[in-house]
Amino acid sequence: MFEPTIKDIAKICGVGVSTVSRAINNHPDINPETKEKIMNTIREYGYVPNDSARNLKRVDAKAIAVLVKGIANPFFTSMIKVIEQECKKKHYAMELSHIEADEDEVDVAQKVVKEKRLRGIIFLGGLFSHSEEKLKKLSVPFVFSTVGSIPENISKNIYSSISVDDRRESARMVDFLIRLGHTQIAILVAEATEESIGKLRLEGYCDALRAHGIEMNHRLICQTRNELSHFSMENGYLSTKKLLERGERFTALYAVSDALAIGALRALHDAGLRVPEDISLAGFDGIEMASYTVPSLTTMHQPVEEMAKDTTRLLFDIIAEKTKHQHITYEAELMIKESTAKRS
Amino acid sequence: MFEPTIKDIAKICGVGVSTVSRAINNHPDINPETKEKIMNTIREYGYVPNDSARNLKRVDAKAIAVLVKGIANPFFTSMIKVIEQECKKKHYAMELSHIEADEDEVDVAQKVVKEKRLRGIIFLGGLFSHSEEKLKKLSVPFVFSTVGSIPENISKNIYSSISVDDRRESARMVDFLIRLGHTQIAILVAEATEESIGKLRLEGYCDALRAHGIEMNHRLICQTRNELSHFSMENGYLSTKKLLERGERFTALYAVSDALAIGALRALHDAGLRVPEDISLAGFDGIEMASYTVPSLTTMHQPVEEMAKDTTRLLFDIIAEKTKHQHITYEAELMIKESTAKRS
DNA sequence: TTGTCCATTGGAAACGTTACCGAAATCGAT
DNA sequence: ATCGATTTCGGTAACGTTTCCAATGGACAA
Repeated sequence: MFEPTIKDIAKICGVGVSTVSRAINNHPDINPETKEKIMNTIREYGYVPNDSARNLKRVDAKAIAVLVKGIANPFFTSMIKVIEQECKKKHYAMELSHIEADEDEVDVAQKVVKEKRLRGIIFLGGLFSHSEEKLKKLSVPFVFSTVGSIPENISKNIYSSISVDDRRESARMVDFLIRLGHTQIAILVAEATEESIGKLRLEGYCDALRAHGIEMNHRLICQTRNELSHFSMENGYLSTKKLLERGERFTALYAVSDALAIGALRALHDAGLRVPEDISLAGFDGIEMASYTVPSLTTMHQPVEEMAKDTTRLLFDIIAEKTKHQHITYEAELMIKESTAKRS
Repeated sequence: MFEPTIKDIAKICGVGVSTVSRAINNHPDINPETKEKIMNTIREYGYVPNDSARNLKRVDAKAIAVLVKGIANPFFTSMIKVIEQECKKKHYAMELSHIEADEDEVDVAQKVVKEKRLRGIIFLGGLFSHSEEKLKKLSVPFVFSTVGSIPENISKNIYSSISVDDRRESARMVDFLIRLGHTQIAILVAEATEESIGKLRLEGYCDALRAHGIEMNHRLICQTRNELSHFSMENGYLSTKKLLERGERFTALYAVSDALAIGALRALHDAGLRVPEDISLAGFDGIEMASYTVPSLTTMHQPVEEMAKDTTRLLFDIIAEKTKHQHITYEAELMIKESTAKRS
């Protein structure tokens, strides 16, 4: 199979390679007729420019990377989909890469950036606890989207962040449960290490209890660690089962992610407990699935679409130096569904 | 920020670039000591080889593409995850790309292959109705995984395929429902155009009815088309609602994918119908979520893990010319759960 | 006519790597 | 000591593009 290169096209058209290049890249300094002729032969011979050669020559590739920690969470799947759409619009390539639980996200980022000459990075999920100097080594702009809190001692000028105020919104959810009359509220946190999202949401839980003068019962905090994926349905199922087997008493269960809540729902059902009659159940994230469970799930809905779009646009703007680093916080929406009820 | 190249490393070590290249690529013709020294400076200076330059020089990039049609289906998400793992093991890069509903998969494939110099392609989902000559233009090997049936007139020697026997397994599911005493079985098919998977599963449905001498009622075949994503929960929900509003009578509902079934479950619940007491519900795919619904979903479980692994390995083997094209069919497993019951 | 300017173009040097080819050095064996 | 074989290495030509820079030609003003 003959694969034409730019030289072949040039030869066929009887022009120089630079002219063909100009035609391909919409350069202004070219005669419309010549361009027309070149584009025709390109179509005819099915010529497609070699990406590697382009990226090699260009100072920077038209591409960004999305590094996800914990792809299992459907919330991220939604975000990625939107990010990809945005990238396509801007004719940017998107390099998607998972970060294993034991990998350091910044190390991975550094490697990817150098390998592929990317122009920017989006970190999705995971937590963050890196030194400023390490961050600075990342020679391209990056934005943290929906990651845990970032240590105060890192200058806000060297990175962007996008997320809801996890701690506050979490507190709102718990506050809602308390106002329904619940005082014994169990919480499902997959992992609450360091500055993870789970930790933030757990803190929100504590805030709300404290605000209402409810004494915290440590045995109602369920942190069963699942090595594989923190925010999985399976983890929610197993954790809840363990909680019930321990014989803890509670009238409401708050899972810090919808996936966990869905697993919890099943576990409660298996134990013969009715939701919401016996136990109220609440989640967090607002994934599509939450509307389809029976009973449907009360949850804190994060504006995924908006967040993903803003994440991408912000990164592009920073790359184009149209703006400096920003830190955007979104409002989550409390979606009251069937899984929660007044304490009977 | 200084970004060292292979030349810089060579200069620092006082060796030639080819020696550094040999060190990086584990070539045999190199003194272990030299290699050691080079690797140390590489680590010290944080050198990472430029991927574009590598791929440009190498005849073929160490990369394959995965082209998915209908990423919404969680079944594909699982497959992709496994495929990615397999690629990592073989040190292959994986280029993931969605195919929009209106795009031609082979055209996209052709473009991607040329652009990135890939060694192979995995087609995931979608349907297939292309001419043999067009397929032949694809200069790299490819395997169809879980796509609809492929026209008979295309030589089986130019492509590989991996899937369950959708028609047969679908018939098995319906047969199971019939044996439970159901005769009025509605079916939810998202799209049944051309040679799609939906069509195949619908044919299986017809086969089973015919085998049992049950007359088909066309009004029980629900093909509501959703422009966005065929196998979505929303589509299942809306279709079922429409079916109920039309006042059709049926005692069992068979959705050709679990996502559809989950939407259906919710719609049935909203209509005050109990599953399985009033209506038996069955799905297809065997996604994780099917185990967590209440009631849990009777479904045909496809061996995702195995299929994804085999898909990847098969492609690698074909690339390495260790084998010719193959066509593998898997057994699905009928998972009987709570959502189906004997007709009362 | 002559000179200037603009619009188009072609040539060639990079970009960073790998692969080939040949050279140097080391080593046994005769 | 000589010679071939083996190990280890360096130089250099690609890979396919983009981007400079210079060149060509025509149009236009002086």
